[in-house]
Amino acid sequence: MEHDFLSIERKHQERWLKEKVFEVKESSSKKKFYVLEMFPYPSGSGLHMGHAWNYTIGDIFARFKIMQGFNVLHPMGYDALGLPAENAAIKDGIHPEKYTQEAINNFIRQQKLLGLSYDWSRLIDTSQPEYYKWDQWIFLKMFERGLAYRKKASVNWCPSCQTVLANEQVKMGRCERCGTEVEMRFLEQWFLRITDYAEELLDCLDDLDWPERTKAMQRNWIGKSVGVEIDFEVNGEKFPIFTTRPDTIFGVTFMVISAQHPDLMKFVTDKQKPEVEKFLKKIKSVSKKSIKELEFLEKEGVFTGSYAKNPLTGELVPIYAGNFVVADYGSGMVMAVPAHDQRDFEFAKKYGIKIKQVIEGPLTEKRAFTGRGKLVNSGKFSGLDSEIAKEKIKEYLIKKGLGRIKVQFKLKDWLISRQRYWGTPIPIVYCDKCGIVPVPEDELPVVLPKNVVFGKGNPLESAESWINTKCPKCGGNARRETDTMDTFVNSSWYFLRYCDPKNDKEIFDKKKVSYWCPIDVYIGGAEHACMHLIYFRFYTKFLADLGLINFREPAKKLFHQGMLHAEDGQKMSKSRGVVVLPEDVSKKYGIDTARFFLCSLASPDKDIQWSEKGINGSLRFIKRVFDYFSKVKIGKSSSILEARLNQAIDRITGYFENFQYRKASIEIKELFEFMEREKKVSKETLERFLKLLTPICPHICEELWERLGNKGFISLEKWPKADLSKIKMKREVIADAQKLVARLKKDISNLKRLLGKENAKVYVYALPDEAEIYSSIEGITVFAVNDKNKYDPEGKSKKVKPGRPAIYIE
RNA sequence: GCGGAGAUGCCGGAGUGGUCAAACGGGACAGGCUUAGGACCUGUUGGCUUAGCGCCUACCUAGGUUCGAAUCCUAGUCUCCGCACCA
Repeated sequence: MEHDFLSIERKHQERWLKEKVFEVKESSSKKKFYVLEMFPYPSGSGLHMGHAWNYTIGDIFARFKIMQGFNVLHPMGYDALGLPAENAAIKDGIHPEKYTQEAINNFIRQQKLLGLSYDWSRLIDTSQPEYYKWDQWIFLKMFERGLAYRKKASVNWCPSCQTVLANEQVKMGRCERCGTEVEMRFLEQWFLRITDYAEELLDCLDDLDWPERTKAMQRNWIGKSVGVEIDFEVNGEKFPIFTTRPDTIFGVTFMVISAQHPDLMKFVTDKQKPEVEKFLKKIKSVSKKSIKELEFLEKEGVFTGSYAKNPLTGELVPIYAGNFVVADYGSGMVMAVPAHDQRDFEFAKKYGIKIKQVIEGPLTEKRAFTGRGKLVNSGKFSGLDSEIAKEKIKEYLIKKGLGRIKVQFKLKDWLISRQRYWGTPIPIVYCDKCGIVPVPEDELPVVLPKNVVFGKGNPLESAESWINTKCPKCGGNARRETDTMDTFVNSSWYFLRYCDPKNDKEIFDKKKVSYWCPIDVYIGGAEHACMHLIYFRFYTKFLADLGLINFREPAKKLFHQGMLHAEDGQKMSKSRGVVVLPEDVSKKYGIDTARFFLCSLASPDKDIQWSEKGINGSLRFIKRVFDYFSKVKIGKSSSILEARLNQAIDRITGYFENFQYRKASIEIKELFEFMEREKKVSKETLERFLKLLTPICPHICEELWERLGNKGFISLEKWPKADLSKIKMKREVIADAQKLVARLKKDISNLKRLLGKENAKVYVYALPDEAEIYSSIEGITVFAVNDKNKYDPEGKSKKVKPGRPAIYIE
């Protein structure tokens, strides 16, 4: 074969590995740069071209940074614990460990064939006790500080995955992983107190160089509202109600408590009990499946029989149980102001409850008035603007001891218990005498037992000899916690472990982490916005509070890659048979060709489509480059080529810096075509061209670099620097001149007007190329001068500035 | 409802005040090579024009700023994405 890209690839991949080209150490002389792609879950089906593309995006960036002279940390690892391995165990009888190890080995093999610039000596496998030991260690640290706690709460249960889920893992009432509708269960579970960090998680977002939509999603998820908690009296007891609209308090005509509220029955009178129970039954039977997107359930409710006393008016208003109030937000009960809240309005209309307007504004038959306006029917607050009234009423309530300022978040504590096997064991034992006892640090790790029964509930419950243990406190009989941790725990701090992956004395060496971290560029899918990307910020802040690290945000810059779709536009999927395998691509076109092709399709943050036809265009180009190098005549590069080259260097550098790989590929192509047309090209020019191409096509560039007679690795060569003095872009000259023309036209008419001489003669002195342009303006006489200093040879113009022609009028 | 991103030629997709009738791909059309197909190469691909460094119409719509707008401002229309009855 004329172009044997495959053996070229193998040759240089082996050289890179053998010479440990991408293995790095802390260095005091070089500036560090940490590029990280989100580590994958090693699935049994291996990598397809879409995965390969994800890693390539990071690889190109890492290679660019290496060449720029940074000490680049670019590691890879596997998020190896998780449900699919366990499901495979149930389905095919393979132990999750075996499944996982095979999958990992396959991933490593595939990734090595892609020639990715990883430091393989730092590989991480989260299913190893050497790794998850430190998950357990962090858990104990949180437990010590009260940040890991056990609580009975209503939780999301996925009947298909047979486990509880975190709030973040439920989308539209369905399991994020399998799409099964989740059920509510009341269980005792382990939580991490992420809400302690809610305020900081929100505030720090502003300074992060992250995509705006991701930051917006997190803000939305954290959901901060500042309002007032007002005490309403029910049966002589105070009950706090959260509201952001204290200005509408005079318009409260009823209250609604969530139908899911744990204390609902406290409010239900004997007389109303049958009615309420009937209602609860009814809403339970309504399946969430019937909810169409963008459409809510009709607001429904039932009278509880109790009344609440409005602290300002003293009025008694009925309390309803309702299906539209969220049980675990605020206090689970709301003050209903039908005139000024659409939900309350609909409810009041349905049940014929009084609607009392307290803010002037257009209240219609269909819609409540939720805007700003003047208060009416509000006692001594009447007449105030609602925004002012908000403050005044708040102050009044606080002064009277009837309320307080309250900051409310939507974010909930992170439920980490999972009733599954293939996860990090929670290092806790239950002792009859001592209760909940943490496993002492020196007994870590709590290793997962191997012999368990799959397919019948939580497999760990079948490991009797593992469960039965001694209490570390009293030595008596105790039982181990059988829940494991959510796998998002493993990925919340892995980036730190890469800095010191083999440390068995401590979680990591502080010095090493402070050298490499935080991550400079983090690359991964946007779907993690409210899961991994919040959790790992939380962990970072916690570890900073422990004094282990000296930064509070894990990743300075975040980049979301787009998805590579199959040729038919669908997601690549093995079951549908539309998967493109990197091995095949490598054989058919060469991996560099594929990299170049994918770069040239669209910006890497956009979704793209594989195309067998399209890649041929790139193959043509790569072959042309290859052939060109064997027949090019070496000589002195022309100055115009020099200019073009420097311009390309300048642009391409900026493009890589900003992930604009597409533009880089186009610029490279154009530079190449320019070179092709030249009679002779210097070796230096050829080398500089190759360097520009190296991040995208590392294998063939290594090869051509070698063929030019060079030793060593082009991958480690210094990135070319643009000599800006050699660039004189035509565009700038023309644009500048055009600007001057415009100014001139104005100046002339201004001058004429000033002098009141419509027929005055105008003379202009300008540099020759400018003069040519000015001569198109009517009514002036242009003199070309060769020297900027001689712009005003006769001293007739009063304003002479460099770059500006001299004008005078007669 | 709240929040985010967008709208460019047949399609993908650049361009964010003056090299702009708009880069680069793909597709289509025409031609070359070839017995033919494929591959490869060349040209065309808004309209007018024999041709043009000529004119007209153009970057969602309507206005505006400017000597000059795809690019800036104002209003509107539409599309996509995320959250979801959060009081």
